[in-house]
Amino acid sequence: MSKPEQDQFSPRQSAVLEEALSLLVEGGEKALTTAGVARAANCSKESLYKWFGDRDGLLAAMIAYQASKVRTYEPAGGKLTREELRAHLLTFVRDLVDVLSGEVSLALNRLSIGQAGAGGGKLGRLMLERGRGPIGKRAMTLLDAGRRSGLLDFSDGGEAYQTLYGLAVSDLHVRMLLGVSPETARKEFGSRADRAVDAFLRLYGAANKWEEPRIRHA
Amino acid sequence: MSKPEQDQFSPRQSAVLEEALSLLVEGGEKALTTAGVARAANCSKESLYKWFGDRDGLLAAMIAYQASKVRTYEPAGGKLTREELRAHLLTFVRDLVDVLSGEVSLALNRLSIGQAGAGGGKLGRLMLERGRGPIGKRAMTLLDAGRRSGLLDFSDGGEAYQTLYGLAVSDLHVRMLLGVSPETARKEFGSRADRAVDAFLRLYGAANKWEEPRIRHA
DNA sequence: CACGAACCGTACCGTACGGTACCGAATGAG
DNA sequence: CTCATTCGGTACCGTACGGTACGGTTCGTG
Repeated sequence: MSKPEQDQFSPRQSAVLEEALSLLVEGGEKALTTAGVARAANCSKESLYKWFGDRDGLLAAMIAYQASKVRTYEPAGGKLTREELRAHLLTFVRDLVDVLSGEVSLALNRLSIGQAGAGGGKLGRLMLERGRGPIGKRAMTLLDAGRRSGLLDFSDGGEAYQTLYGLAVSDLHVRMLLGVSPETARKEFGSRADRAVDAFLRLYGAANKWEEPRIRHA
Repeated sequence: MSKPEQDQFSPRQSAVLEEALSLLVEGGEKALTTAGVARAANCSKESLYKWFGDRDGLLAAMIAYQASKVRTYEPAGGKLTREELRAHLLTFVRDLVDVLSGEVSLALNRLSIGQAGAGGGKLGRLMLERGRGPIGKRAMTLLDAGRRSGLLDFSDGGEAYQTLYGLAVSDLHVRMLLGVSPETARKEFGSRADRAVDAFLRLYGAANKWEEPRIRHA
């Protein structure tokens, strides 16, 4: 392989990264000092620098490590019934919400966003391709399956996905990033998952499959 | 007044805050040092501490100052026609997008989010109530006007607003915060404003006013 | 047992930043 | 003219953190 560098982290390194993540979750970026990580993980700073190069390398490794944990999980490839599609959409939305409201995800996003303004932006790009990529891909395959089954009607899959995402998440992600308590947010989310799927199907459901035909006004 | 503290900043202080903002926009939080602000604004650090207390006070003042610039702009209170409502919704969405994609807004959100993880979270709360509050209020009055005019049908205004927001913004705000180039984002936004308003009216337009009745499925 | 590699713990260094103190210049009042 | 207040410029201090070097220990290998 041309890039075997991050195929996997050694068990020891994974443990260190895990400790670094939990340190980041409680205390934010300012609490994530190299000395603190070394102390919490019972390793030496020298090893940290040997393994990850420098502090930014450690941060990048944390993101890569966390991203490596997401299960990509391909939904069945066959035809879907209406109820199956609806159920799959609902679980997708719920999973999405669970991920976004997770403490580790929030902390990592805060970290990447916090230093995105500077010249770097390296972490932000990592976050975008490693984090958003897979989950978006999973949604796209689901939407495609719905279309192939004649249940959904859209021309641009990305557009449909964006709509679903917006309906499901709205501004809650940013609000959580700004500090809204996760319980408040999660409660708000819970009541919205059903409405989001419902609205999405009203917007993109194939005619005569979900309701009477809709007329696109000029 | 019980809180005349931030009724206004003196012209000198406003100039300093302006300079601090532009310093934050280029270079991120790490570039926003007290010495840097003092140098850029041709004032002394001592004056900074006299006016704003400490560094956090300066950051909070920057947010308050920027928030004080938003025009709240009340839309007419009379009956609305369909076209007027549609136009108002469209301009609202466009304004919202302009605000969110503005460099200053992005930098300030990055700043607040970046230090939201730590114990503080003070800036995040400030951002939420000073930034999101007014714009949401404006949308709510517009939606209420639409309902009073018999053009919109919803029971929970907040829910409707969240839907509109999600349709308009989706995940683009977070992606911009993570570093997606503003031009890319703005282009994506432009094509979505119309679709968002369209979809919103399909979802919340009063029956027989925009299209044939919709059936809410179980 | 002997040797070497990996690694932990710690001590150390340079720097950069938040915050404070001091001094001189300008401005306005009497 | 003189005094007082305000503010800019600079020098200074303490601290905290990133990064490096070194001694001691464990563990695997021949």
